[in-house]
Formats: sequence, C-alpha cells, structure tokens
Amino acid sequence: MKTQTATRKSFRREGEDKRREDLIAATLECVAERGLAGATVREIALRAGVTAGLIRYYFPAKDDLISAAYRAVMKRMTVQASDALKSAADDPRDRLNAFVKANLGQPIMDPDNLSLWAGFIAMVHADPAMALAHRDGYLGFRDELEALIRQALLAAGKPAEPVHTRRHAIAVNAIIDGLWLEGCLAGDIFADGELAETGIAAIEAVLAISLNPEKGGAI
Amino acid sequence: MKTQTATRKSFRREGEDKRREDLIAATLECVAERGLAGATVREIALRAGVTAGLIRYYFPAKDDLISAAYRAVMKRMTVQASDALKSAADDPRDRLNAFVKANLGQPIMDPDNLSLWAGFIAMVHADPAMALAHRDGYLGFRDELEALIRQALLAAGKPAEPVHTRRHAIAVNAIIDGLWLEGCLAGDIFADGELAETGIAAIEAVLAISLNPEKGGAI
DNA sequence: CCGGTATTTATACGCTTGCATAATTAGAGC
DNA sequence: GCTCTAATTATGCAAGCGTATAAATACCGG
Repeated sequence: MKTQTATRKSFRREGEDKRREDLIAATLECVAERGLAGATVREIALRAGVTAGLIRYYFPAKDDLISAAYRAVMKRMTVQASDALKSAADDPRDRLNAFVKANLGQPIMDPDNLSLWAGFIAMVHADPAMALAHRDGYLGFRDELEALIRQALLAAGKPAEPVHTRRHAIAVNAIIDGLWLEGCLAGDIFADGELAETGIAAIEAVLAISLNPEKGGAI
Repeated sequence: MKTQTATRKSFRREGEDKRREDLIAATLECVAERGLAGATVREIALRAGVTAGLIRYYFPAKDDLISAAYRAVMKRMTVQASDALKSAADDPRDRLNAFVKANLGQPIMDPDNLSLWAGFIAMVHADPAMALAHRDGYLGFRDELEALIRQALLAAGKPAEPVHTRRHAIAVNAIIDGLWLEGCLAGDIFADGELAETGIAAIEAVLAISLNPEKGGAI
C-alpha cells in the first residue's frame, strides 16, 4: 500500500459496469427526491460516494447520464411487471390480470416512480433523444399488452382480430396509466388494492370478458 | 414627455393584473418549449418584454411565479373542457360525451400542455404547495366528472348510487388521463379523433350505457 | 518487485442563476 | 404645470452549475 498525500482521499477502483450502475442509481435517487433540478453532478457524485470528475469519465456529458437514468427506470418498471407474469397461472386471463395488478400495485405504483417519470417526460417535447426513448417504450409496452389481450380474448372464446386488439390495447394502456397516475399522486385517499380492482373491472368491461377464468368466458 | 437618460429604455406602465398575466403567459411559453429548467427569470422577462427585476416586483420569489403558472394552465384546461358543455345538447349523455371529447381533442390534448403538466407534476412529491394544488385540481375534476356520470346513468334509466358513481368516476378519469397522455406523447401515430372514439367506447363499456341518446338507454 | 496506465481525486474556469438594490421615470392627482 | 410615488430599468452580488484538466495512485501484468 503506497503512502497517500496528506490531503487526497483514499479510494478503491470499481469496474465500469458497477460504476455506471451506481451513478445511475444515485441519479434516480436525486431525481425522485428533488426533481431533475436537484440532480446536480455534485449531488449525484456525493450520493454515489465519488467526486464530480468521475461522472465525466463514465458519461461524456450530464445529459448522457440523465438519459441512461431514464432508460433504467423504465426498464425497471417493465421488468417488475413482466416478473408478475412469471408467477401467474397459465391461463391468459390470469396472466393479464396479474400484469394489470402488478402495474397498479407496489413497487411500480409509487410516488418516487411518478416523480422520475414526470421529470423525464417533461423533456420529451424538447429533446428528440428522450422522445425516441419514450416512443420505443410506449410501443413496446403496448405490444406486450396487446399480446396478453389477444390471448385472453381467445381463451375466453372471443374473436381477436388485430384491428380490435390494437384498439383494446390503446384503451387498456390508458386505464393502466391513468390509474397509475391517480395512485401515485393521490394514493393516500384510496383503499389498499382499490385501484387494481377498479382497473380490472374497467378492463373486463372494455374487453367484455372476465379476467378470472373460474368465472367463465365472457361477462 | 420627460427626456430620457441616454441609456435607459423607454417604457410604459401596465396594470398589475395585466403584468401578472403577461408574466404567467411568458412562463408557460418557456416551460412548454424548454421545460422548467429553461424558464429562467431572464428568459421569462425577455419573453414578457420586461427586465428581470420586474418579476420580483410582482412575484416575491420565482417559485411564486411558477406556482401561479401551474394554476393558470390547469385552470385553462378546466375551462376549455367546461366550455364544451355549454354547446352540448341537453341530454346528460351528450354532455358527458362532449366533455370526454373536449378533453381528448385540441386544444387540451396538446404536447405543450403535456410538457407543462409533467414539469409541474414532477414537483408534487417534493413540494407540499404543488401537492396541495394538484390534489385540489384532481378532486375538483373528479367531482365534476362524477356528477356528469350520475346524470348520464339516470338519463339511461340506470341506478346511480354514490359508491358506484365514485368508482366509475375514478375509472373514467383514468381513461381520459391515460388517453390524453397517449395523444400528447404519440399523437402523430393516431388518426384524427381516434382517441376520442376509443375513449367514448371504453367509457360506454365501463358505464354500460351509450353516450349517444338516439341509440337508447343501456348498451 | 517494478513499470505503466487507467481510474480517481482535487481544483479551477467561465458562465448562469435567483435575488438585491439603486436610479430613473411614467403618470395620477392636485 | 408640479409633486409624489409606484413601476420599471439597469446593474451587481454571491452562489452554484457543468465542464476541463492536472496530479495522484490503485492495481494489473510482466
């Protein structure tokens, strides 16, 4: 171990992936608590336990870090929703049910996630890179949803033509997003699970099927 | 007319209300184009055709101006939706139909409005004043919606008990908000009026009535 | 153990920010 | 026309921002 200069802090090196992850995680914490304006490079660096210059080593500009953070939080929510499918029963109606409930419950429906999402979304209009990232995410989510809807309709013995499933996917996506907003922004005035139930009921009405296979095919 | 000093710009005085409105309007333009970060006092002042010191004369701190701007944009959207009711036919189903279509069409469903809304919403978690403003707006909107829903249900000869209308209002609010998001964020991939139609169809399914009185009461 | 280099700290730069304050002047009232 | 004052311009301040860069050093490989 070499002797250090009197004033320089000792440090350990980390791998590039870990460093990036840590910086992104620190960014998300800052944004969640204080919005994008609160996520200064100094604050992020402090959170990550490094100094500000290190950020620039791993991300050429702050915008690159912000962009990476956005993609990370979107991916996190997507993975959390998909994970719910892994433990869902095999019937497609159960799967759609589980997917909706995952999106309308913890940890996805959370005020921190709302702050993160809104902070980034506000930049979509002005920033083409953010706009592209959002578009990709939206279409990916909707396609996944459309596939789940198609399978649920077929399992209930109902027709599932693409023009209809597309329209259903748009509507169901809206129900999920809208209730997610309500839950994140005003979660304290709803009973536990209330919004998930409300979402399931609305989606059952829109699709005209039950998302509980024991109840039979169509409503 | 007094002679001016050589270096000082000539000016005209305006009334307090006009000045506040102009400053708020300038703020909204800045936020819509560049997000909250782009709405510096210098930029806002430039937009409003005044100098930065004047902002402080009318608003004690920048936060006060931001808060006023948020309330103004929310009020604008509320008024635009209510205006649609004024020209709707008298049947409550027509009224709910008109309300939904107003919220899912221009000028409410607009990328500028989304940028404004998201920029402000991102601060709800961290700022109690913003949180309170949002809560007031949400409950006001939902109450208005619930009243429209109740009247539409009654006009269709269906029961309208408060526990059900509350739940319907939450779901319909979600549909409107969710589709509004889709339309603001990805409006270019939808046909004209497509989202309004999707919204009407979804809401008709949730309420199990038609929002077109000529088609009769229940679906 | 030593050398080399990639990683990290520390510091500085130029610019921007919200706020403070003094000076000027438009315009209302007499 | 004159006086007064509220409204407005102009300017400055201190702090903070993202970025730049030099120096130090952890640690890998030979």
